[in-house]
Amino acid sequence: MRDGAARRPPRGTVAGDGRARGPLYRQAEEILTRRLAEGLWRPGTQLPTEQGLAALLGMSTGTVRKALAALERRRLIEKRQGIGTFVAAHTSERALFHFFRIVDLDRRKVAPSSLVLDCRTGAATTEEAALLGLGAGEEVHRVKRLRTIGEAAPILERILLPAALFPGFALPLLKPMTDELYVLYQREYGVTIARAEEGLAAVAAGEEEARLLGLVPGAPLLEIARLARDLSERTVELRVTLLDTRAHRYLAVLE
Amino acid sequence: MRDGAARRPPRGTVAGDGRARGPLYRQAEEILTRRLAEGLWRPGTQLPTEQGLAALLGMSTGTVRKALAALERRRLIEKRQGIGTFVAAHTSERALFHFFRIVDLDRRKVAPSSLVLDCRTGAATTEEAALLGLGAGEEVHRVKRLRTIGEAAPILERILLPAALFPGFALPLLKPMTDELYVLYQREYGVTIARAEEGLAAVAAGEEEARLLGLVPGAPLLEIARLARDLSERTVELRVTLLDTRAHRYLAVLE
DNA sequence: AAGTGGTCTAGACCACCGT
DNA sequence: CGGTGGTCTAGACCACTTT
Repeated sequence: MRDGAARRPPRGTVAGDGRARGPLYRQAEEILTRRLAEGLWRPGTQLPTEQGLAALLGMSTGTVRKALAALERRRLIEKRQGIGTFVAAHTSERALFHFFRIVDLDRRKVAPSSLVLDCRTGAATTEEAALLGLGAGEEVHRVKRLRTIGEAAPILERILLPAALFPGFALPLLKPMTDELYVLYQREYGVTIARAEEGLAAVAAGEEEARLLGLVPGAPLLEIARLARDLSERTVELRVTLLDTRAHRYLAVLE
Repeated sequence: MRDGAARRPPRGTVAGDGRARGPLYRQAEEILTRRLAEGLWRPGTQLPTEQGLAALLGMSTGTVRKALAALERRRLIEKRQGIGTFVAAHTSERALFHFFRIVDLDRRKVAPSSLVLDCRTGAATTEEAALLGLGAGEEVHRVKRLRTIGEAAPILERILLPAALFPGFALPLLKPMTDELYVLYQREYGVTIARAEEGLAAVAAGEEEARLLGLVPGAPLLEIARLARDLSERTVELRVTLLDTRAHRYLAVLE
């Protein structure tokens, strides 16, 4: 075949991006990620075709495809054969599938409902501010909710959000909460949760927790402390989940 | 360019494999996985070059590369630029990195040591046999060990193995246990752990557990119930880990 | 210098989807 | 039917490692 490489810049550069480094397909991935993070392409909208992106970025379709495959693995885009490539939008199903790991004793998926107990705004503690990358005393929203699975109410959650990123976040917004929170974050505030880290521990139930979850104080509970990050790797949510593991498990897959 | 497709079989077939289905690169992945599972290529040995595999399988190098990339993501092979492609061998580092998720309170990795308390062989219970895919009453090895991290001994493990797959597995073999168990499984028995599933719960410490872990009976412990599978997706190990979470956490990454 | 995997290209045809 | 992504090929050159 004809030599394509001879007409390329020597290495590590691409049109319009002086600070590019590494393989071309990774540069493409970074450029596209940045555009998604900046919201230039909104969730649910269609991207240019692979041919179009190749022309736009000045590279071959094969290279663009490699970048798109990486973005698809990170669940930032979705390809639909015969139709096109779309910016991934959080749906309740997706949020539950990727960010909800609680199952029943047979390790089958369960679908929770939500009951908001409280929602108020106040100053972050020093530790909270540090975790969220906020200045001292900046405001945060605090949500407390109970989650039910069938007849049981085995999950108690406390959620912390930087108020600056979620203006106007309040109880009325949560009342008709038919969707998952992450769907709400994206639709109402343009915040896309892309990754999360969870630290798990066993704790003894306190007075209030025992009352809400219907067990005796001191009973063992699974505590799940989550840091959730957006497309730009900013920590945008802290969440502590308490799970009564009499009838449920937290499922992790190692591969 | 020249038309390569016209000389290929119409669809879904490849030389020497009548039951092939789906894309060619996936057939290649399956064929290679099968050969690895059968032990035709031993861990640590070098595979044929990409050109060689392409000739062997009757497809282009691009297609072979796609299959190899998938195998590399599954950590079954390792590519080394300028040298070749090798069958992945479990090392202690790999085993700890992929199958050990316990960290300290700052979510930093820790390296555990091991103290075997007991190792004996006996009949499996009905439930154990079902999980391991064994017949009623088949024999299993049972190992109990304490794992230490620095001065602390926060981990108590009970491990169950089908005796048929691990003949001669006994205490003397474990005494000089400098390597991780999964390294031993692979080196001594040709069993490669490829995937695992863990169900987590909070439980109250029993008498013996409390004594071994140095806490009071009834204290909350994190219970991690693991099913480990080999390359052929057979369940080859059951493991229940009890973790004292006063100074450690189980870390999970969601992405 | 020789050989390996890593990157990138160009272009064919297939499978799927909407009109 | 026309357009999209999905698959597959052939081959060039680059970067790395060993001889």
